[in-house]
Formats: sequence, C-alpha cells, structure tokens
Amino acid sequence: MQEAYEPASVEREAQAFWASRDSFRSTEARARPKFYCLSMFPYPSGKLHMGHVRNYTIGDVLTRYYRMRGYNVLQPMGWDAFGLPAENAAMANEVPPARWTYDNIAYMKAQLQSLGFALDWNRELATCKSDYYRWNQWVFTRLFRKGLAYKKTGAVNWDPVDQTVLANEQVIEGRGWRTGALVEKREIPMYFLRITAYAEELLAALDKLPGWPEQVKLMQKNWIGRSDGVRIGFPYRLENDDRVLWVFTTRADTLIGATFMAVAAEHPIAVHAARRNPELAKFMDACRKGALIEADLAQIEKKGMPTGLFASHPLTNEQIPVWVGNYVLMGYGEGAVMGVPAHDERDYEFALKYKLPIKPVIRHALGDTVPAPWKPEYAEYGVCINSGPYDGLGYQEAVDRIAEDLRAKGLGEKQVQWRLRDWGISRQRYWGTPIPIVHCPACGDVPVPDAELPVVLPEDVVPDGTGNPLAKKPEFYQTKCPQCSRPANRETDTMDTFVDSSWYFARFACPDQSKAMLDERASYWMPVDQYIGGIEHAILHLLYSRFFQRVMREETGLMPGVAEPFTNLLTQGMVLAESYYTDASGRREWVNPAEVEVQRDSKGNIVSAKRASDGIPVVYDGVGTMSKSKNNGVDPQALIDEHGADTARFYTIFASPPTNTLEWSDKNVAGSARFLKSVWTFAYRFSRASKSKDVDRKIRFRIHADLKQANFDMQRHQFNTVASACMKILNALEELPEWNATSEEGLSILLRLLSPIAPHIAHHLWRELGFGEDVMKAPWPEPDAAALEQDEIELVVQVNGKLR
RNA sequence: GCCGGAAUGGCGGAACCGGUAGACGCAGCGGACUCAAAAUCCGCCGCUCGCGAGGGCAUGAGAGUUCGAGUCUCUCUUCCGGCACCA
Repeated sequence: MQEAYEPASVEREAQAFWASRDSFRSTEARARPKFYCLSMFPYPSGKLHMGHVRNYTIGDVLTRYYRMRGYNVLQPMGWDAFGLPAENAAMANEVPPARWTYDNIAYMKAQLQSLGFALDWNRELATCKSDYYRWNQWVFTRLFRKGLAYKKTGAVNWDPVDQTVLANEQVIEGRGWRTGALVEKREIPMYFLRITAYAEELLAALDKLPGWPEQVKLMQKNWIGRSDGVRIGFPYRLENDDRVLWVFTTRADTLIGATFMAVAAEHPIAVHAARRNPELAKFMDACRKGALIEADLAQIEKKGMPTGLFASHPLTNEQIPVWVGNYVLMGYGEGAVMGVPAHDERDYEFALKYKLPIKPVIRHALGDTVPAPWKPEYAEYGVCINSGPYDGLGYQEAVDRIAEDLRAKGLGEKQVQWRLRDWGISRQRYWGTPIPIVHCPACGDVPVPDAELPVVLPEDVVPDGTGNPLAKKPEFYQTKCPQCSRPANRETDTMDTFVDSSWYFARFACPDQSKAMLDERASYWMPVDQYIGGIEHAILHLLYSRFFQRVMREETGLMPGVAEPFTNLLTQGMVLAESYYTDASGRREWVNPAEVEVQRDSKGNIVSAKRASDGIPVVYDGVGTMSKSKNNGVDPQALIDEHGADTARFYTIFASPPTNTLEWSDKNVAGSARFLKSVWTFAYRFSRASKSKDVDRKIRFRIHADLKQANFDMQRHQFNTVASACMKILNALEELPEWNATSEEGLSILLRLLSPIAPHIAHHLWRELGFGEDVMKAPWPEPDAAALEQDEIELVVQVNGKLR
C-alpha cells in the first residue's frame, strides 16, 4: 500500500473494478426486496453544475446504502433532452439542436461517470429519441380518442416582430427578449390533457403518501384547490333574449350583499356590450393584451368599466350593474364573479374606487357596519343580517338555505370547483415531441394510427427565432389523412417537455422495449421507492407524473396497485454561491468567486476583496443562486480535478443537510479533503503496524455511540451528520495510543460508513486492509449494544469531561 | 398579490421527545517543527464584564404558554422556492 493518497489513481482503479464486474447492472431478481432509487434526470445543458453533483450524490448515497443493506437496487440515468435552451443555442451558434444536445449528453455522461455513481448505464435513455417519444405520441392518441385530450383555445405570448410565440421566460418586462417589442396576448387553438378529470383522486391520494414531505403535499393540495360553493345564476335580458349570467362563490351566505357583477374581458356579455361602446372596447382590448403570468396578473391595479347592462338578483330581483374587470379570468370558473364589497377585500376596494354601494349582510367581530378602511374581520364568517328570511343564520345554514331556494328557482345549486386547470401541452416550437394529429379538410383532427408512429422529428433543423420551424417544412407537414387518404397537414406544434418527464421513471424499467410503452418489468420496479430532486419541482412535475402514472396504468394494464409513482420523496435545496463585482471599468463587471481574494479582520469578517489576477478591488454582493448573469457558477470539474470525486462528493454531503440550501464555499472543501487524506494516512500506518488484541472500552464506546447516531441520521436522511460521524470516529481512533482490536473494528466501521459517500477510497482501503474484496458487499455496520451499555454514565463523564 | 419554506457564532451547520445552545468542519488566533515557507501536529476560539474564581447577555424582532422554549402559539421583518410556456 502506498503512503500518499492519490485520488486520481484510486478512483480510476475503483471504477475499473466496478466496470469489470458490471457492478451496477440491475436485474429483476426476486430473491431480495427491490429498491428503486431515482434522482431527477438532468437537462443536458452543457456541463454538470453543483446542483447536479449534489442531487446525484444524495441519490448515490442512498443507492449504495440500500445495496449494503441487502436490497436489489436500481439506479438509472437518462436525459431530459427536449427543450428551449437547445433552440436558443442553435440560434446563437447555428448548430442544430439535436447536435448540440447529443454533444452535451456525451460530455455530461463522462462527468457523471468520473464521479463514480452506481448507475446502471444499460438503461440510459434520452427523451429526444424517437424510441422514447413515440410513446408520448402513443399515449396522446389514446387519450385523444377517449376525450381525455382535446382541443380548445389557450392564451400565449405573441411577439409581433418575430411573429412567434414566446415562453414566459422570454418575456422581459412585457417585451420580447430578442426584439424588445411589446408582447401581446393571443388566443390560439391548443391541445389539452384533461388532468381535471383526476383532480379529486389526485387530491385524496395525497393522504396515502406518508413518505412525502408535508410541505409538498400541502402545496399540491392548495394547487389542486378544491372549493365547495354554490353556482348562482343572475338572469338578464339581451336583445329580447332571456339569458343567465352564472358565477361561482364559496360565500353564498353573502349573496344578498351582492351589489355588482364583474366579468372577464373575453366574456360574451362584455363582448356584446362593447359593440356599441368604443370606450369599453378599448378597455377590454387593454385587458386582453395584459399579462399572461398569474404572478403579474395578481399585482396589477384592479380596474373596471361598466357595460351598461344589468342582471337581476336571483333572490331579490334587484337590478345589479355588470362591469368588466381586468382581474377576472375567463379561464377560471365561469369568467364572472359577484361583487360583495362588504365582505371581500378586493370587492371592497373596487366598490370604493368606483363608488358602488356597500351593503353589509354579515355580523362580524367588530359589529354590523363596515366603515373604511377595510378590516380583515369583515370577511370572517358570522350571522346573516339585513338578509330578510336568512337573518340569524350562520354560515353553513345560510349557504344550505340559499342553495335550496336557488335550486327551486332553477338559478343555482351546490358545486365543487377546482383551482386546477387542464394541462395545455401544445408548444409552437421545434425541439419537442411532434403532436400526432393530422388535420384533414374532410375528417377533421385525426390521430395518427399506431402503425404510423412515431411521427419523427427531423433532426437537421436550425431554428432562427421566427415562427414555428416545423410549419416551414412541407416535407414534414404534408401528408395524407389516415382515414380518407386525401392530402392533409400534420400538426406542427410539439408537446410540452413536461410530458417527457412525466413517465420516464417507468420507462427505465424497460428502455429497450420496442413493442410497447412498458412491459411487465415496470410492474417489478415501480413504484420508485425513493425519488430525489429539487424543491422547485414540488408542484408541476410531480403532479403531472402522478397524473401520468394513473393514465399509464389504465392504458398499459400493467403496474396493478401502483397509483402513485413515488413512494418516498426527498426534495433537495438549491446550491447558492457568493457573488462579487467591480465597477472599475465604469460598468458593473461580475467576477467569479474563484478569482477573488478576500481580506478578513481578526474576527474573520470580510474587510475587503480584490481580483487575484490584477488586484482590482471588488464588491461583495451577497449570496444567491448560481447564474450566468452574476458569473458566480462553480464548475464542479475544477473541484473534481483538484481534489478528486470522493472529496467533491463528501463535501457536498457534509456541508449541509440535503433539504437545505447549500452555500458554496471553495475554502470549506479543505476540511473534507483533509479528512479523506487522514483516513488514508491512518489506514496506511495501521497496515504496517503490529496490533495487539486489546480493547479500549472508552474509545469503543465513542465509536459505537457515533455509529448509532449515524444510523439514525441515515434513516432520516440527515447525511451531513453521517459525514460528521465519520470524522468523529476517525478522531476517536487517532486518540488510541497503539494499534489494537479497537482500531481494527473502528476502521472497519468507518470504511463501511464512508462507502456510500466516498466510495472509491472506501473500496480501495477495504481491499488493501484485507477486510474483504468489495466493501459494497459487506454488511452495513450496526452498533453493538454491549459496547454502549457498559458503565455508560461513567464513560460519558470521562469522555466529555462533564456530566451529561 | 397568492401558496409553501427558512432565519442559531466571522461562516456551513449540531441540538432526535420542550430539559447543559453551538457537536463536526471552515475561517481566525497562539505555539511546535523548519534557514524559511507549505504541509503536518498541539492549544485557544459566541458576545460581554472580570487579573482570576466567576458573573451577565445570547438562537431574525416582539408578545404568549411553561418550573423550563432554538424547539410550542400568535403578530411582524427579511430572504428563498412556486404561480401553469425555464427545466
């Protein structure tokens, strides 16, 4: 055994060993319990970033831990390969997105391999390949025939200069990112998946997911957003035609207090009124052009304009003015709301602004009146007042009675409403799964038959930022109708990339299956036992995957009993870094933290900082997410090259608990590098020393106490303290005056504990010291109860020098 | 704006059930070794008063519950994630 720790050779050797044994290939062996451990697959953006290293290290720690516990573990890897960045890169470099994507995959795969993850590369998949995305198309055609996929109009950002649809990300302060043109909102036909058909089940099943963080379940619950309320009709007359304006409310108890109605700019009643009212038409036009993003919409000033029309109150027959409100969305409920200013904050402000009557109908904690300014108490539940027959009723009684009375008149009923909307999957972009629909002038929208799937995306296209590239390629869109064989056009929109990532986890069970979306191997591996990924996916990706799991089960007939795709979920925190800039050149220039030298005072506070290369002073701008714009990205490759994969892995685990944000600091890496070196040095000296059979009870107590804690922390995924335990055990071993049986036992425990986190060095030393051939096949260490029981109090007192 | 989180030394974090706050590591300070430096090793290290023994104050702010609160409740502040076309 050599004296110096050289990570490069140790890691090369360990990886060669694993490769020669095909150590990470998984088969459907039934003798042992299966454990499917999955980290969210990466988008092939170019290089790995620290977030990837963190995500896959966490997954690998669990994978190796469960292997040592005797499970049949699957940990696969693939590529979420369709998406917008490839088109942006194509525009910048004039390279086809396909080429750019495949190059990135090759580079990032080599990086992942250099980190020594226990991945089964035999199952690698990329969503941009037709053998994957054909099953997106296959599922879509089935949902389409069932009516679970359908066409309707949806709103998009339209850049009038480039004549193209923009992603929300490409809209900067209301303008197109490339053209600077004011973005317009446009309604275009799109395909939707009817996820709302599963709203009730997706909500109810959250209670059956004990392995998910409460936080995530709560977010999903609120997102699905069940509201129990009443659908209420307000009759009105339009051109001698009797019609009803429908609204939905959870506060039917305040119905008597309704003093106005507000409808969306797209609502038929508003459109009708605008025909004779140019000013109103202008206002509605402005509303329609407004923001698409809900966050922006929620913050705009609430504005309205009267239509001049009135509707009758369904209970009092009072005439109520109908307004157009810029805050009312056509996509939500009925596209209309009733305004009850006395008991709703938004309506209160609206009524004050436009001098509409405010009529209190609920007795609240502050009394029977609602003087300005608005107080939250006004919106609380209370007893009805000024409400005729409903006076004195509480919330539930009032709602029940009013719903009953409305029903008798045919003007209302109780209704459940969901916040969740159907999933619009059409994208007017090139680099995605073609939607398998043929538009026939005679037969309409015809799904592509199975025999003609996949509809292959041409890979030689270089988008230029204008229009939809596929719509410019007749050789792609010109086709024949599958039903009548007459000339027809293919749909040129592609699918949302969330479709790709909504089922890849199941495909990993059988990526080579060319006859079907999934086969019985999916029944073996699914559900994923442990899923690991960023908290930013808490709602959309996870909800879509839960929806797709249900769809797949119904369409394939496989995976009986598996409604939920992910049994346990670990949401990792983001990786942050310091950022620095200099104003020396007149404009703000961001300096990468790796190039900054920091001066600190005697207490360690930053006094000044300068760029190492030229000494120019730089300003510390705090800590934030790694981004290109702030030039504070840390390239993990530099870290791997300098200290080795094991140090990179150990540090990312040690620095912070997996669910916390992780603040990157190159300097802190030193402790991890030093520790691994110390393990090596200790093992080297141990390998050469003569050993006695003595047992040091105090040291042994400390080792087993740390091990006990580490096993507890392992189970609750507090991996940073497991890494700490490794350090504590080494500290304890180094206090032994001589090499003895305790050294040997402690070293054996240490290497096994270290193996999931820093697998190469653990593998190497395990063999060198003659503990066995493969540390991954060793049993996971368990604390010895006897070592912990004996004279526990006395030992603790002596060890820590103070009473516990 | 709405939904969900987070806040503990100079820094990352520990404290499992409400019971000695600061484990482990970084940075810093002092020392050993060295011609010197790096590396390594030993010691110190929340703030504050005190020569010292020892005392006082401390878990974002403010209230509350409790014999006892970093931990539970309420209000607030700041930061982070999501808000349906970034992935």
